[in-house]
Amino acid sequence: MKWWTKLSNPRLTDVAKPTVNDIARVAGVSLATVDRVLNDRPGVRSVTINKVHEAIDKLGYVRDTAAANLARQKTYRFVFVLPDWKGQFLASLERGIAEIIVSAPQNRTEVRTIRVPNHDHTQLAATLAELDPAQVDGLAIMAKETPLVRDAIADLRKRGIPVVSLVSDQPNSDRDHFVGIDNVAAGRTAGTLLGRFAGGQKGKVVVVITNKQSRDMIERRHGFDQVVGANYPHLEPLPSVEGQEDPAHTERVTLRALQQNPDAIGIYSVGASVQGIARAIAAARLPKRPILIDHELTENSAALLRAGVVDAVITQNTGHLARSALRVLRAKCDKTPVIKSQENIRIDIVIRENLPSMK
Amino acid sequence: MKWWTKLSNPRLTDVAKPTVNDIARVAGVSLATVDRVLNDRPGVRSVTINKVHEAIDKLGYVRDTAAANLARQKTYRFVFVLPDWKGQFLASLERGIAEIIVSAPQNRTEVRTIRVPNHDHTQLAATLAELDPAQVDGLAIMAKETPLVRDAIADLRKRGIPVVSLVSDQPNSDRDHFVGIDNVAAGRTAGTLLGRFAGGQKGKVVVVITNKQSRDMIERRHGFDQVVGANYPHLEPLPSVEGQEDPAHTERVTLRALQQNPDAIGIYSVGASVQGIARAIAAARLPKRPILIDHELTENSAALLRAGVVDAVITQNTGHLARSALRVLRAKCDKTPVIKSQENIRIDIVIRENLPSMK
DNA sequence: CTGAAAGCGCTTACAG
DNA sequence: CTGAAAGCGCTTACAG
Repeated sequence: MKWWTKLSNPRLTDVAKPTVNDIARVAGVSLATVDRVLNDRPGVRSVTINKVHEAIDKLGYVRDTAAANLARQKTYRFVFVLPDWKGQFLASLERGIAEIIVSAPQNRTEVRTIRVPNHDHTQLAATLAELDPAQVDGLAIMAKETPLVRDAIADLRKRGIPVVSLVSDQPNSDRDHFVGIDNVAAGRTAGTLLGRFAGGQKGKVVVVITNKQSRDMIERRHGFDQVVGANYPHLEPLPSVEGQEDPAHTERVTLRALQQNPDAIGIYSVGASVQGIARAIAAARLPKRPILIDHELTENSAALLRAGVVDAVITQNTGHLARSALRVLRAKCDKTPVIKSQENIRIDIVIRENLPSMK
Repeated sequence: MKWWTKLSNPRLTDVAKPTVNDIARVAGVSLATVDRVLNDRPGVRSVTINKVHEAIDKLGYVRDTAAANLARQKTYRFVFVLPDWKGQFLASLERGIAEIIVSAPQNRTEVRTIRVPNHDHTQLAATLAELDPAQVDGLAIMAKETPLVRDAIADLRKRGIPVVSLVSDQPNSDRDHFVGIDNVAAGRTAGTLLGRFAGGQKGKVVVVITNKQSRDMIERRHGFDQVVGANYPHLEPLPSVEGQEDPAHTERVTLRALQQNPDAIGIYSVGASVQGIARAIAAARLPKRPILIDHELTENSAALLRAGVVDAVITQNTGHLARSALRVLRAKCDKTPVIKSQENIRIDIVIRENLPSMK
């Protein structure tokens, strides 16, 4: 059956590919009834349902979603809720979302982004409560895990709106899916790179964290400690210092930590401002450049990677995050299965040599 | 304009979104003429063309590709031509292709894979010559770069079939696009990891290559030498030994190299059978485990990563390769632009800690 | 509970 | 060179 050559029977494979019309004919019912069965709509006798299902099985029907959406004049409307920090990671994520917005009209999809103060659980919950099932077909949310948010998500699901958590999981809510990386593994990856790059040196490691409550931060730190404790016992990770979401504050706390530990051989930035850390390193005038491992590839971290200040960045592709969220949300709407392997977000390791050439 | 709340004007944003009918009305022509202009079909006076274009601009029309394909009853038919080696990388690539085949019917796409003996340029060229533009809408090809293949590609393009090169580029042909990584950068990445993991040790590095002619091999070795020469002068990469595409032969040549250089501190596997290399390491009974950097993540290399025999794998995601080839081919058919950032295949670094959990 | 007919946004013969 | 009409595979009021 080589349809690609001139000699073979032209368009041989085109035969069949059954449509709703074929089902209607075989089942001996009308198009409308086929549609009702196909879409689980009420008001069909079970005998009739069975007849239709038999025809479907017999013909091996697969529905043409594009045609269905066209007829339905369906546009998917998704809302992305993000925290309102100003950091470059979020900017990058927004760019990823902007890209899907650009290609969205092609797919009959509208996407809106809402930024909500991350510390204000009440406002966040209120925003979610405002979402109208008649207007919104799905929600992607990046937020700290709090009881209020958990309940708001449950409520949305009850109203029939699919929800995916983004970047930071809401494992105790009944969100449909988590789009993001395994942060424990990400921390282990950071620990291993730091351990290997240290090449047998003994010493302390300064750990800078955004805040100690955020789930992804906790998981990363945990993974880091696991692997360092097990494989690099000559390294001594210090208690985390908190940089908040503020470069200047991050610089201050990091500088203080470096001054208290001038023999530190490395710094693990669990999610803090890498700019602040770089400035602290410069200000500390250490005898030897410390190894620096950071999370999330941004313009800043890329520049510092190029400059040789940062040694490696553990990251996740924001474009993938956005597209994956979109695909999963669409799948949930269509009630089609998600392809697991495609939605598995990878933990990327970036060093100077494999920096992506373009943004 | 918050359409997501109950309070706002329902479906406010739905207004407009102009269609061909609107264009026809505004331009004062028929649907058929609009269609002709939209698709650059011949037989329209330039005055008319202008009228239509003005209407398009005025209305801000964007075409609905899904509806167009439905009407056109268009199914894309793409052929993937791959070498007939038995290796796991190709198996993985085929799995990536299989995945797009599964989801293909949804997108009115048919994909066929042809395996051609890689050494047989003549048969390869003959296979390409057999491709009928009436039957095939696009070609993705992974093959060594030879004049015969180059000409065959040019010929296909002349017959109007878009061509993308896959994994190994055909830079001197006029293929539409290359789907794959920058292999010089991949080699630099391997060199840097080996250099850093060596942690200041002096010593020789055994380099095992599939064959010395293949373009990707040459580029990787080149990048490796660049970075080691510049940044790790205490390392001494040895001349490449050729493993062919054969594990047993790879084992023999690697073992010989290790016996001749028992003080080698590392091995760079540029694209050879990592199984063969692992067996050679075991057989050589070295005083100290050498650092081993390999390319392409497969079941074998993943197992060796877990076992601590391989230290890092430089790889490219075969799922991305397949999907990217598909998207680019479809874009070429539709004459729509490719989104560069989305089609940029990343150089992935995999260590034990960030191994993907599932295949 | 079921069906006939119109329509989604586009394309395609067929006339003229 | 241009247009009227039918059709792609599905869904949606509207009748009955």
